[in-house]
Amino acid sequence: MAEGQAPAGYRNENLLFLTDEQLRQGIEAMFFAYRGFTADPDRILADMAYGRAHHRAVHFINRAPGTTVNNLLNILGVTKQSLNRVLRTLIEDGLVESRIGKADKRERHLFLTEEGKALEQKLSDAQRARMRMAFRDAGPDAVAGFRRVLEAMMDKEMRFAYTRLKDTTT
Amino acid sequence: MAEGQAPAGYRNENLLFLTDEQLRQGIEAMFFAYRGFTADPDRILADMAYGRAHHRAVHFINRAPGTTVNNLLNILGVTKQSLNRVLRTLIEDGLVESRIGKADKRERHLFLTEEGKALEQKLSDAQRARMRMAFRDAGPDAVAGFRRVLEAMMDKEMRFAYTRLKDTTT
DNA sequence: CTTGGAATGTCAACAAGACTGACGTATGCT
DNA sequence: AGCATACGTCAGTCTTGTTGACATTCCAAG
Repeated sequence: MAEGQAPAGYRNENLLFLTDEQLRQGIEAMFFAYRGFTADPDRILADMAYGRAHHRAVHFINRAPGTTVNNLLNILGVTKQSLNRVLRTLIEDGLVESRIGKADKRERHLFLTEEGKALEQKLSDAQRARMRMAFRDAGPDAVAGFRRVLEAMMDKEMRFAYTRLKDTTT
Repeated sequence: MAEGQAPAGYRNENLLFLTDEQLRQGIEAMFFAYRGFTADPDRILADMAYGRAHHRAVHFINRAPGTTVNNLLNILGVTKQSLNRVLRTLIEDGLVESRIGKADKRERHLFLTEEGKALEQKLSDAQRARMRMAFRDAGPDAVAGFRRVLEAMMDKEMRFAYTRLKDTTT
């Protein structure tokens, strides 16, 4: 399908010709890499009664302590029912604390307990280790490119959420 | 946690210092980008009775026509039972054809029918469109870096499968 | 040649985690 | 007072992953 019409990776002034083949390789790279990306935390979680959904919740609560349920919902892109199931078990197990908002009492602000922080550390240590290796292997210029492509691949709202998170740190 | 110990992105000779913060940004970029990556095909599939698993199967059957079930299993990284359910519906619906192996009659060789090819086209057109935009936005150097980091992030066996696929194409 | 083990694939049952829809409660705002 | 918002929950469904059990086929050792 659509074979050899454009020269592979040909670059003419500012225009970049991308063959279906190059794009497909990008797609497959994304697929295989994502598997590696989630593999280590998944292994840890499998031993406990938790799954990837718990990891995501814990990650973003750690990232933005005091965030509201609604906030988390938007970041994670799931329904409140789905998030609630996960959140409930985390609260029951004492990993997450839910505090009623001071200004707006309808809101619940979410925090990790010490135990929750410990799990987050364990999970993100594993994930960061892989990311660190990949970054080192590929080198700083590749890392910059990696990030640029990923940002361009996000939906607009997600790019917004991403940059907002990125900037609220430090 | 581990704040501001190393200067951000500091680079000293060949050694690259990576802060937890930089790594976490990479992790989040990966998370948000993957959502975008799957969003378009998912939207198409939602209208039909199919899901992401069907997309993956169709993609790799198209990529390597005549592949066996076992082969596909290894690439997709799921159990044979899980793949079988998906495959069965695809075969029933006439999108995939399963031919008993000539040399080894235990094996089933998988092919897309015309209808199957049509669906694959539709799905990958959508996914390629996003990838093309991202690649164009980011530029060729960024694309090279993107691929290098992703490859470094894969599990070893997946990197092997990836490069083998990559090379079997013209 | 037969027999037993390994490989391949199918069927059945179950669990996690997503979804929709409906509803209840507390709170905030006009 | 009345409507909107934020959150929680119950019930039911769907996709997609899992194990376990089983049938078929191949191959190699006796």
